[in-house]
Amino acid sequence: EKWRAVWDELRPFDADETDTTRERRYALTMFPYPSGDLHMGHGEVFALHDMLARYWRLRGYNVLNPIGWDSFGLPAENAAIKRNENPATYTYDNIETQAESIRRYGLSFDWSRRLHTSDPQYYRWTQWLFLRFYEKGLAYRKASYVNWCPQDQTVLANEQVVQGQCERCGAAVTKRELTQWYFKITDYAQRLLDDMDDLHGHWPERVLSMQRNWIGRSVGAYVDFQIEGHDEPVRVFTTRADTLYGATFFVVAPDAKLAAQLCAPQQRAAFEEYLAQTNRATEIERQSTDRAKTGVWLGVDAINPVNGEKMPVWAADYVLADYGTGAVMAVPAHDQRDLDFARAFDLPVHTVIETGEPNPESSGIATAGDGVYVNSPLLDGITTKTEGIATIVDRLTSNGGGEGAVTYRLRDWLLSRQRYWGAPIPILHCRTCGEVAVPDDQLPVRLPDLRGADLAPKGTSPLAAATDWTRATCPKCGGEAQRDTDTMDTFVDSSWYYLRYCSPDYTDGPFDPETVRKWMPADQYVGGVEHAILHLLYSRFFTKVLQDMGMVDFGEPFTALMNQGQVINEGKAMSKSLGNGVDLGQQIDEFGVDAVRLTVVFAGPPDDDIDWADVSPAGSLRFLQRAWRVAHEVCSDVGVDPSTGDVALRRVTHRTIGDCAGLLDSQRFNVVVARIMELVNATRKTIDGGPGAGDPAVREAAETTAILLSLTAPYVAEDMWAQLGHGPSVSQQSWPTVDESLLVEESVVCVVQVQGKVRAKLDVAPDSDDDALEALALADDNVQRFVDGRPIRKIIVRAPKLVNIVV
RNA sequence: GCCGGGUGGGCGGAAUUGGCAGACGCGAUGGUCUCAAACACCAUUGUCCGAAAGGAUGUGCGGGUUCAAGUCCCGCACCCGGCACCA
Repeated sequence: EKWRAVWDELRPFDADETDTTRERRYALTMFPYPSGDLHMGHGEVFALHDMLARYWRLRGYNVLNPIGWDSFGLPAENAAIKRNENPATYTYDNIETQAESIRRYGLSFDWSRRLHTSDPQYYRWTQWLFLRFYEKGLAYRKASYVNWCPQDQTVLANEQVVQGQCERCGAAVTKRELTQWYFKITDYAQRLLDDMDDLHGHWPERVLSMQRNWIGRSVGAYVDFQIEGHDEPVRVFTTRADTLYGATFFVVAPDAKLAAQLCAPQQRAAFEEYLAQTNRATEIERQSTDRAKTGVWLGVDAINPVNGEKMPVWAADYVLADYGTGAVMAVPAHDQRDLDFARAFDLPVHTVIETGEPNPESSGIATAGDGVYVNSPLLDGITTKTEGIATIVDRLTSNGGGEGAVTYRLRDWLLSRQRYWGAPIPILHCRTCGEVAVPDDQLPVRLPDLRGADLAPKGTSPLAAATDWTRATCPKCGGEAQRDTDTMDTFVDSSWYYLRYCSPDYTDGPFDPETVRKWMPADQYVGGVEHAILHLLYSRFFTKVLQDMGMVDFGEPFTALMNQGQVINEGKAMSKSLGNGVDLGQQIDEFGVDAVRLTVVFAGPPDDDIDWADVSPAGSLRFLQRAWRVAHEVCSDVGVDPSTGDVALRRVTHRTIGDCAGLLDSQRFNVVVARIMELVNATRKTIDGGPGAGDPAVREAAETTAILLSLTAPYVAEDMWAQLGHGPSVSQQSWPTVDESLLVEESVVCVVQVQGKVRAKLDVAPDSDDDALEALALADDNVQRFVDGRPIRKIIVRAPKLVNIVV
């Protein structure tokens, strides 16, 4: 405990804003959400992150390693309703608890930059950024279908829908049309995709793959269809324009505006009923892929542009309103979904590609591969999809019936929440002027003080109930206006916090461009893979928008990303219902901070899950005690010349230093710990087995151990450092210098193989030449035994490590 | 279905460019200490044969390249993760 006071006094971990000589590094870890105290997951991510930050500091970098809290959000609101208080009470109490735990955990954060997204001086700038997006047309309001919980009477964010159910009450979620705020992230879909090239090799492949899937780029074509009785053609998106001759019907999403427009009067009633049925359908039902096809005929026909055939127009919920154009041409022979639908409603199936597989109409299996086009006059003689598609698209483009197109699965970011505990959207609704932005000099739009039952969900935002608060004056006309009562998704807060860390007290903007230029982009971001899509994609989007506004001069916020694994127990995620939870605080009480930190780092590669049943904090503690004892046994004087010490141990020490540097650079922290253990074992042997505790090499090894251990076991490391006669703090030391001459071995083991099997091991000089090794190998008894007089065909020598004799 | 990652002792995991598979640790077994237990320390620990020396075998399965393959190539199986009625 005394070391905490020392660290607070010396502040060895604050970034130096004035220093211009040292290279800068920005070590960033995902800031915690303040629900309760820290858990094992925090224990892991912080231990890994801190190891890197401390390593960089030892290597002489000027390191920025900030901490803050993502302190807006739903749990605080729920707790406040239950306890009849304001969410701020719960939030800031938890932050204090977590801050205390983080200090106890010995993490090397720069506390002077601490921020909370729920502070008005922070969310003022979240609102300011929203307004800049709004000015650029990147924040807009539209009506659309959103997740709706019929039980709680509230809108749910996608992330609050768990397997089609409301995460709070478990009710089946349905869709409802509402007017909501969106960020136009779809404008950036292609750039978000393209710029991933720069992240390749620095971000986990898994995350890049998830983002790629989520963005969901699809290359195809738009094709225009004339519909009977309608002047305007209707456009569909398809990736298989080459199958156009096989299109036999036409399908629109029932919840797309288009469906209602196309519907003929005599089918109106049937359609209305089907639409109602679709909207009642829950997410679980709609998402199930093996569900029977449903739909209703709209009473009109579309005309196939290439062969003039009539295609009946249907509404069916297997077509999605918000992807492509909300309408498709159905080619049952070559698309499984269309075939399922055709078979359910007895619609014609026209095969236009002979692939050699069974006829789809009779087999029920659509064919999707290459083949010979039939009944497709424009595609005669073509045998590949690629060529077929190109030919049709060319044709459509030249006669104005369509064009090549790219669509994305990515949707615009629905950012408004009908919630209290978030940043209010700084917009006014004026009776005469309409939507009006709150002027910058009136920011922040502060939250009114609501508590308890005022916050309970009632279908609209709790802010709407605060009538004094909603009443405002229109800055344009001076008339009466209403405040927008929605708050922003907390992912908006966390999309720019890493920029604020560079200048947390800046008052002229969200961040000081000068400091951002110095520190950003972050060199290493560490956090959970659960944020692979939302947070990381949103942050990348924000950065690109700010780049376009000229506020930052880079397009990617995080140069490198590391995802730590999960901490699980007995093969399963920890949960209250399983009763298999492991409490971080209890583990620390039992084994100490250092042993717990060492355990999570040593357990395996950072991105692997840690099963707490498989690891041994007791073993870690044992090792730390062994290391500590070594320091206590050292009896040579401080500053003694190590070059007079035992050479064998010195070799181990210097090889360890060299290897650990490389291992830390490639973030192989578990191997670093293994190497430190080997060093301690070697030191122990030197003390017990000859040279003794007074040997200068033992002191050198012990001091090296203390410095290396400071990366992950700061308390023991400080103890050892003090015991070895040095003043605090070991964390202010620099990385030990490797004596290269000690890395040269005086003898190496040469493996001798006969037919690729090891038959002898020889101690040889490292500079032995091929001929000498060959002669030595052949002279070996065991080698001779296995050669057994047979003629030698070939001898491969890789001096000085290997000889292989082929007979 | 598409995309990404994986498969190695009883367990977690090490193995530059292809060159001694199993570093380091956990657990287990035996021993020292103790009246005893726990702790600590020492030794052994992939499997099979052997008293031992030593030998055989071994990195999911089947092939291939090579003097030499956990590593490279082809095919397959299984596991984990993501997306998914996305046209």
